[in-house]
Amino acid sequence: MTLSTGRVAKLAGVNVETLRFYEREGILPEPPRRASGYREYPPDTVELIRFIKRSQELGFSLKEVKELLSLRKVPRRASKKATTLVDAKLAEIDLKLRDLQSMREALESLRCACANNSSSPACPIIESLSGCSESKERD
Amino acid sequence: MTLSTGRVAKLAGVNVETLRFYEREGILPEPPRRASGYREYPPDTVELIRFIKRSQELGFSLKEVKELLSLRKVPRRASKKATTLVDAKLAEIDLKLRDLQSMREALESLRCACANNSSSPACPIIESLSGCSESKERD
DNA sequence: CTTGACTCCGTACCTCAGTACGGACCGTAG
DNA sequence: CTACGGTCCGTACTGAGGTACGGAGTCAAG
Repeated sequence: MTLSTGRVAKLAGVNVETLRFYEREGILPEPPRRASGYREYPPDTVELIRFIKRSQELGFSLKEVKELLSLRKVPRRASKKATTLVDAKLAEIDLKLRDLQSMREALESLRCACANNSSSPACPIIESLSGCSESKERD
Repeated sequence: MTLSTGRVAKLAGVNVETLRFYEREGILPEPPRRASGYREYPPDTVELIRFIKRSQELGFSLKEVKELLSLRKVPRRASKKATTLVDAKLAEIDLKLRDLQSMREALESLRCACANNSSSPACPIIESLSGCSESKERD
């Protein structure tokens, strides 16, 4: 069974126009069409779009999402290049994980500080992410 | 010792204009000025800006960053409201952590799949984030 | 006291990620 | 067969988050 644009959009919680936009941008593959020109999406498109949206909320740009998605279809006999790319993404994710974790701890400790109204000197939140995490030079 | 706009910008790795922009948006507090009108930033401004940039890379909007920052200055005798807000942010972060973690695992297993070129059925990446994580209704 | 770098301000402009519009065509329930 | 809603397309617009510009004032080294 296939899905119409409207169906996909509703199920994935996005605007119909967004599907066309993603298609234009090459993020969503062009689906087959009926004779009339209507798109017929495979049902897993819904998951795909949810993945995209969620990735964005984790701070990945559409360009980066595209990269992530491209990792799916690396030929089974792994090219060195593909593995390298995966490793790069893993490093990126690990960095995010570390930062989120320390932000989490800061927030947690903040809540404790609220409970016992001691005179803690400086707020830990900023400190949590202030390390020059080097991340990557934005081009 | 205080810092000029140029100094702060360079140390934090942002454009000078960005500082003015943040100030206008109420994200950066207005610094004291010299008689000439020149801004004099306290040195910890650099950390503050790094925090902002890093938070953005973790998927927080400037509005959300503002909220995070507002958590610093809750009066020591915790208002219920403040604690609630902290808890909300903690939940948000936990969700991100979980998603990032499962994305990480998917990527990891993908790399393994590359190593042994077995006929793994479907790519795990999308699956990793496809759960209707409910997150929060965007207004 | 000049010169060159820095800073001020307002305004205009830019990219990214969509959203909206409008006129034409399609599909189906009545 | 006709409504009426869904879909098509190209193009224009929007909002967030900056970035750039230009003219005027400021600072410090020579």
